[in-house]
Amino acid sequence: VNVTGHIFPASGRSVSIRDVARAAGVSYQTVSRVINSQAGVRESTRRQVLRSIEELGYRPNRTAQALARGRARAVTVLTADTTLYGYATALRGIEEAARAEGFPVGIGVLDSPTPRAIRAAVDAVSDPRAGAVIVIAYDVAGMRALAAMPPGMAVGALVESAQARHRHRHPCVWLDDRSAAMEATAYLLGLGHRTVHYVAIPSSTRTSDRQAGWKAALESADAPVPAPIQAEWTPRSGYQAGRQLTADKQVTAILCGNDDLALGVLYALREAGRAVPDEVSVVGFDDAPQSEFYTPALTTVRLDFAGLGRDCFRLVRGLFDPPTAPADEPVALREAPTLVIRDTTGPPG
Amino acid sequence: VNVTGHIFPASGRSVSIRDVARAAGVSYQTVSRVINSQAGVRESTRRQVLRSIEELGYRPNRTAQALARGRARAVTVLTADTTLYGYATALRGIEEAARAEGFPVGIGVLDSPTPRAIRAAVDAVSDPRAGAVIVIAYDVAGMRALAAMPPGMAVGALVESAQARHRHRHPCVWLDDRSAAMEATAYLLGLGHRTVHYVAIPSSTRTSDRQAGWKAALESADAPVPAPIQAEWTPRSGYQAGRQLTADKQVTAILCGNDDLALGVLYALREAGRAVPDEVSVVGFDDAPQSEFYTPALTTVRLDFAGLGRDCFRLVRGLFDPPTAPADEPVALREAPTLVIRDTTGPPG
DNA sequence: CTGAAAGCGCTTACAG
DNA sequence: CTGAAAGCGCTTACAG
Repeated sequence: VNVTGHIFPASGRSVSIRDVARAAGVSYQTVSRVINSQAGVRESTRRQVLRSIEELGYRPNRTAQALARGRARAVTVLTADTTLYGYATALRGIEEAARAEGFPVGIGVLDSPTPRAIRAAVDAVSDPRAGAVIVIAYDVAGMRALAAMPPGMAVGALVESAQARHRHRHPCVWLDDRSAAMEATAYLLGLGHRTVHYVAIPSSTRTSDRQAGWKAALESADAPVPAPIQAEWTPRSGYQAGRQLTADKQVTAILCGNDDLALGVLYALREAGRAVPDEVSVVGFDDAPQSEFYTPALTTVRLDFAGLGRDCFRLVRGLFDPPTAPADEPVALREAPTLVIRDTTGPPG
Repeated sequence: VNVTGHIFPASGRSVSIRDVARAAGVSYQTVSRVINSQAGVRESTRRQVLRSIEELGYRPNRTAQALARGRARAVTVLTADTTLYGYATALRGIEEAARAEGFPVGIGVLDSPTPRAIRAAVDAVSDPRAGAVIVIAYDVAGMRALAAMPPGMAVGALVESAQARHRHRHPCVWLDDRSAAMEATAYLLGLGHRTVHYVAIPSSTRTSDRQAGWKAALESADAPVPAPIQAEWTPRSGYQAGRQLTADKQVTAILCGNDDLALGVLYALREAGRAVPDEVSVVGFDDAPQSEFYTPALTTVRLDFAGLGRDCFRLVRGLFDPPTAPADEPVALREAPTLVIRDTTGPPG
C-alpha cells in the first residue's frame, strides 16, 4: 500500500485478474467476462467488479490475452520508407485509427526489394498469432511483400491503383489517382499547351494509375503522347529528368509523379534559364506541406493519405471481430483528390 | 476475403515446442534451452534439436515467451510526428537497429501536448511487460510524455540537448546541435556579416542547443545578439518569420532551426525582392533530401538522425539483457554534424 | 546434461 | 448468472 491510497501487490508484481476478483468477492472468470463486456453478468456484480478494477488500477495483460485468445489484437505496418510524404502520412492515419480502437501498431521497414530482404521482413511479421499486417504497397518491395504473405495471415494493403488490387487476394484501399491525373492533364491542356510531358515515380505495377490518367487525358484531347520519363522518388531524380526535358524547347508543360520530383524539375528549369510558368508549366502530386513554398509555389494534386490509412485500418479491423465502437461515432471521411492551382502553371509562352 | 468477414479465426494450430521435442526425441525443456542458446546442452542433442526445428519450420511464439518471461523483447516509439524529416529518419534508424536484433517495434503518436492526450498515450504504452519505450522528445509533447512515464518502465529518449537530459532519469541520446549552430553562425560571421538572425523551431526546453550555439558564437565574436524569432516546424511558419525579417533592411544573414523554416524564409525573401545570397544569406538545419534543390540550393547542417536512432535503440537494448550479437560485428558509427555549404550563403551585399 | 512440475495472466468451454 | 477446470506456448527453478 502506498501513500496515495492505490494498492500495489508486493514486489512489483502488477495487479491481476485474481486480485480484482478477490477485491470484488467474485471468481476471476467473472472479472474476465466484465473486461470483455460479455453478456450474462448481473448488473450489480458488474458494477462491483468495475469498481474494484478502478480501485486497484487493474489493466489487462495484453500478452496473456493474446496467448489465451490465440491471436493478438494488433496490426503491424510494412513499408519501404518512413520519410516519403505519402508513406509517413498514411502511417499516421493508420496509427490514429488503430489507437482509437485500442490496437497497438508495429512497424517493419522493407530495406530493399531483393527476394532475400522481402522474405526476411515478411517472415518477421507473418505470424497469425501476432495480429494483422498492413502493407504499404506503392512500390515493388511492397507488392512483393504482399505477394509473399502466407495464407492464414490477416492482411490489408494500400495499393497504387485499382488494377494492383487484382494481383493479390487481400482487402485493400487506393486513391483515385487516375481521375486526379486526368484532371491535372486536362487543366494544362485547357491552358493551351499542345501536350503534357510526364515524369513518373517508380510503379509497383507496369502502368500506374497516375500515368494511365495522364495518357487517357492526352488521348481524349487528341494530343500527342510523349514517352514518359521514368524517375525515382527523389528530388535528385526529378532534377535529372528535368535536365532531359529542358533540352527540348518544345516542352511547355510537365506533370510530375510527386512533389519531390517537381522540386527537382523546377531546379533544372531554373538552371537552364527557363521561366516558370511563362515558358514551362509544372504540376506535382501529393501537396506536401513544402510545395506551397517552392519557387514558384507549386500547382499540385492534394491527396488524402491520412484518410486512406484510416480506411485501411478499418478494413483490417473488420478481420478480427465485430467493432466495439458505436457505429454512430463521427467518422472522418476521406477527401477526394483535388487539384490545387498555384504559381507554376499558366498558358504557354 | 471470405463472405463471413473473419478470415483468420485462430486457424491451423502452429508447430510448438512440444512438436519439436517429440521429433527430436527430447523433452520440450531441452528445446527451450536450445532456442535460448543456454549453456548445458550436449552438442549432439543441440544439433538434433536444431535439425528438427528446421524440418518442422518451428518458430517460437513470441507471445508465450513474453508471458513466461514477464516481459516482451520489444520496443515502442512514442513521437509527436511521423512526417518531419528528423523524426521519420530517427524512426527508421531505431527500426533498423531493432530489426537487426529481432526486436519488434511499435509506434504511438502523440496527437497533442495536452495533459489528457499525453496521459492517454503514456498509459497505452506504459506496461513494463510490453517491453521498452523510446520517446522522441524534441518537443513539448515528447518531453511531457517522458516525464509522465511511470517508474519501472524501461525508457530511452532522443532529446534536444545535453541539458534536456537532466530533466528526467532515463538514458538518452542527442546530437551536438550546439557546436553545429556555432559553426554555422561563425561561418556566416566569417563571410563578413555584422550579425546573424535566428528563426527558432519550437523547443522542448527553455533554450535549445541550436539557439544556445548561435548565441554563443555571436557573443564570442562580439556581434550583436538580435532577438530570436520563435516559429513552428512548418514552412508556413518560416514564411511568416521571413516576412518579419525582410521588413528590416539591416538583416543580411538568417540561421533557421530547420530546412522547412528555411524554405519559408527563402519564399518570403523572394517575394520581397531580396536576392539570396547577394543581399541575404540563409542557412538551414537537417539537410533533408529536398534542401539541395531549393531555390537556391540551401546551405545547411547535415544531421545523422538515423545514426542517433540506432544508438538510442542500442542503449535501450542494454536494459534487457546482455547482447547476443557478437561484439565485433560491424557497427555503423554516427556521423558528426557537418555544415554543407551550397548556394544560399555569401558575403553581405 | 536432461526431465517433471509449476506458473506467467488470461480465455474458453463446461458445469451447476 | 457464476465458478472450477483446462489450456494457450513458453520459461524457470528444482530434481536427478
